[in-house]
Amino acid sequence: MDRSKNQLRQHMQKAGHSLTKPRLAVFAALQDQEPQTMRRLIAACPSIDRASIYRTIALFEKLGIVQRLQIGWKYKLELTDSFSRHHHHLTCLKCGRVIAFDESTELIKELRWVAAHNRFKIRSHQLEIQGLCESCRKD
Amino acid sequence: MDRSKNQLRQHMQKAGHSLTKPRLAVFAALQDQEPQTMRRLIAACPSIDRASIYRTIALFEKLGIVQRLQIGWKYKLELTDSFSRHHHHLTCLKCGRVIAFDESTELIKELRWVAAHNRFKIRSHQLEIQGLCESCRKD
DNA sequence: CATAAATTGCGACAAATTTGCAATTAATAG
DNA sequence: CTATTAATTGCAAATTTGTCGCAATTTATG
Repeated sequence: MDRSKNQLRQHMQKAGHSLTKPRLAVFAALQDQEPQTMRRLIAACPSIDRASIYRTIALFEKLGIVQRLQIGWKYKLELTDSFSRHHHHLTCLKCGRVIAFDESTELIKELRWVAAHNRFKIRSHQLEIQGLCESCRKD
Repeated sequence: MDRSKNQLRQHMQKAGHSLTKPRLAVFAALQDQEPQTMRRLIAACPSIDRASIYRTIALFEKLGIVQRLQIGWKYKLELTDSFSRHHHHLTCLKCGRVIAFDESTELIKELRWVAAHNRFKIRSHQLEIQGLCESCRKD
C-alpha cells in the first residue's frame, strides 16, 4: 500500500510532477476498485473537484499510470501493469459482471510476432472477451 | 457493396426492423472508414439528425452489427465480424495511426480455454496493441 | 389506397468533459 | 524557516456528448 504510493511518487517526480493530495486520492480510488468508472471515481473523492479528477486522469494516462478500457457500453479506468498485476477481462453482456484472467505465454508470443511484423514497438495491450457468464447462460 | 447492403437488410428484417435511409447512411459511413468516431459519423450524414444516428448505433449494437472499441482516448465504432472481416488493431500512441491485423489460431485456442475455464460463452472478443509505429519510433 | 406500427426530426434536456482564471499549495533557494 | 516561483487546484462557465418526448413522416401490410 505504502510501497505503491512511493512507487507512484517516484514515477511522477521523474516526470516532473508532484504527488498532491488530489492525485493520491484518485490513485487510491483506482486501487480500491478495478476497473473503475469516472462516476464512482468522482463519488469516491467528494472533497476533490471534478475538474481536478479529469485532469489527474489525463495526466496519469499520459504518464502511463492509468489506461481506459471499453467494457460493454461505457469505458472504465484501471491502473496499468506497472501499478497493478497484469490481466485481461471477461465481460458478461447480460449482467455486466467482469472477471479478470491472466494471459498465456502463447498470447505474448503472438503479440510480439504481430508487432515485429508491423515494425511496431509494443507499449501495452488489452484483450477483452465478451459473452455470457455461467449464471446468465441459463436463459 | 450491394451484397453487404442486402445482408444488412436481411439481418434487420429477421429482427423485425426495416432498413431505412438513415440506417443505410450510417452503415455506409461505417464501411467507409473503420474504425469510425461518432463525430465523423455525424459529419458524414449531414441530412440525418444526431438523435437518429445515436438511435441507429444503439440498435446496430443490439443487433450485433456494430461494436465499440476503446482506441486511444475516445471510443470508436466498427462493424462486427459478420459485416466486416474479423481483425484487431495496433494503435500508435504518438500519431494515432491504426493498423489492422489478423489473429492466429493460437489466439483463438487461448480464448476458448479461458472461456471454458470460467464457464463463459464467448460472443466476441477484441485485442488491441498500443505502441509506436515505425516512423514514430525514430525519436 | 387505407390503416397501423415503426421511425424520424426537432427542440428541450441532462450528463459528461473542458477551459480560463484567481486562489492555494508544493518545491526550492537562501 | 521564510520568501519566491512554479505547479496545481477549485470554481464557475462553456462546450460537447448523449437522451427523451412527441408530433410528423415513412414503411409494411392487408
